[in-house]
Amino acid sequence: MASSETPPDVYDSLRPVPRQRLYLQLVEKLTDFIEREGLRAGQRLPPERELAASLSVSRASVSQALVALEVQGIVDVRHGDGAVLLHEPLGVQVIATLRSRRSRLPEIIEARYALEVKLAELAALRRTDDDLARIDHALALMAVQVSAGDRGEAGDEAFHSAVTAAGHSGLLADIMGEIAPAILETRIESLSQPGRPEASLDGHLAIADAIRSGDPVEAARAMRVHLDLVSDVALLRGDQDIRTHFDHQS
Amino acid sequence: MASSETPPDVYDSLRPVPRQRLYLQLVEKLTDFIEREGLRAGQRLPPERELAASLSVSRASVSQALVALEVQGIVDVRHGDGAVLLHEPLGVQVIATLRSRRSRLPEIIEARYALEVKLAELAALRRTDDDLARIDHALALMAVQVSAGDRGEAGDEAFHSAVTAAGHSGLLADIMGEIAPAILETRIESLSQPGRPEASLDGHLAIADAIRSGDPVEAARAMRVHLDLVSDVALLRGDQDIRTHFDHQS
DNA sequence: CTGTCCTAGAGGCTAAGCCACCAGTCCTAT
DNA sequence: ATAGGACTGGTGGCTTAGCCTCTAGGACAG
Repeated sequence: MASSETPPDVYDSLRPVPRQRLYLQLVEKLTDFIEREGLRAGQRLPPERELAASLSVSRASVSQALVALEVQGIVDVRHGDGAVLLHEPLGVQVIATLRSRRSRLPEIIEARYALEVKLAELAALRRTDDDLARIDHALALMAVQVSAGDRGEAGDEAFHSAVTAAGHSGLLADIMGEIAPAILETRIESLSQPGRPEASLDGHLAIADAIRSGDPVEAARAMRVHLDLVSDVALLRGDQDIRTHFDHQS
Repeated sequence: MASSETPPDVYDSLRPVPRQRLYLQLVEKLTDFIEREGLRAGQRLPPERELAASLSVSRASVSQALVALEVQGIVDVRHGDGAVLLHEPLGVQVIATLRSRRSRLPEIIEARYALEVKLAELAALRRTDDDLARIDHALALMAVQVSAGDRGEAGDEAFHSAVTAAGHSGLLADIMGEIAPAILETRIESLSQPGRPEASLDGHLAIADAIRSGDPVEAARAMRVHLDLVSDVALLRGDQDIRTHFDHQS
């Protein structure tokens, strides 16, 4: 296929990103335009046809961009009338939001911080011997997998699930269950990095120790440290969102 | 069909739906489909062409719907690969679960700790001027209500909602939205206690200050303190569960 | 002044087509 | 055998062309 040979453009390797979707570029241009023109809420954007012509893209693409802005609540597109600005988009904010939403991984990490740190606390306070047994079992499982060269995501999942159960909070557990499938994706990605399964296992041990000794503060701290590991991965392949973890427990 | 002929209804100014945009209908059908088929994160939606055919719409419309889903972080559309589900749209099933748990006040408090503390952190890091304006507006609203002898739950709700928005985490916001009805109950109960609205307002001011000055650690601490207020109430009338807050930030 | 009608121009949506990309396969050269 | 490159089928990305529907506002009648 003609693709593999270097295209007309000589050094187009300057394109690190697989090229952003057109509608996202257009969203950016539109928000720029709004700012540049100083448009306020209630004012109208130029007609689609006009935008398409001046940006040299098809109407369909402009329309997609408007859908994106509409979903974000920035404009209201009115049939037969035009696209009315609802809120000023606050500059780079919008496009940053859109970009970070394209991959929700950063948000998933944030949710894990919120939920699992709390669950670790609760687990330290409430774990029964039975809970501890489940946690230990998960640790053993992952240890076996890791020493066998496996990524050990099954053990990883079992561990987090055991901690969640040990927290004895039905509501939090339900919420965790809801985002669990999404977490799985980050899990696999994280554990695919060299040396990561071992590091993750260490983190688990620290968390388990804290839970065993009934120390909620330490359990929360250990969980944060553990999640920092995961978030690094996610941010690696995801887009550069604002760092979600900072100097915890200063 | 005879669709557009507006029926006998005289006061059609009530017309909330000037007929929904096609892509919105498709978004609905797609989320239904996801739920019905029990699709989990990582799985793929049918190809655009197939969807277009089976829904009897053009590919362009399907594409718009996918843009909407992508902007919302539900799906990741990968060129040459397909549309991959990132996380299930929080479904009705969860809502049902939550509803049945409505009276589990201690659990609701725990969930609020988990979510809102993190959201306060994020808000301190990410708040825009617009976010701050919303927060201040909520503060003002509650101040007025309280000084008028009202419990001020509307202002309270507005405040927490503004903080949630300022966190700029769609997923966490979604989860908050899910448990919001349950929270309302605790809110009213808490604010019904003498002197409580004033104390709550003070808490809000502290949180707002931290968010304004961009101090995530302080924002989290202030939020914890504030929630401690609420949890006292809940524990009063609920079962005396283990204290969920302890020596934070040791 | 008031109400009706008309129409320009805006978005909504479709159809058909070509291009770019990904992953698996098969085939070749080492 | 096996590593590496080309092929291929399927998927999304985007365009062009065109017709339909809706809204707002002006012209015109009453």
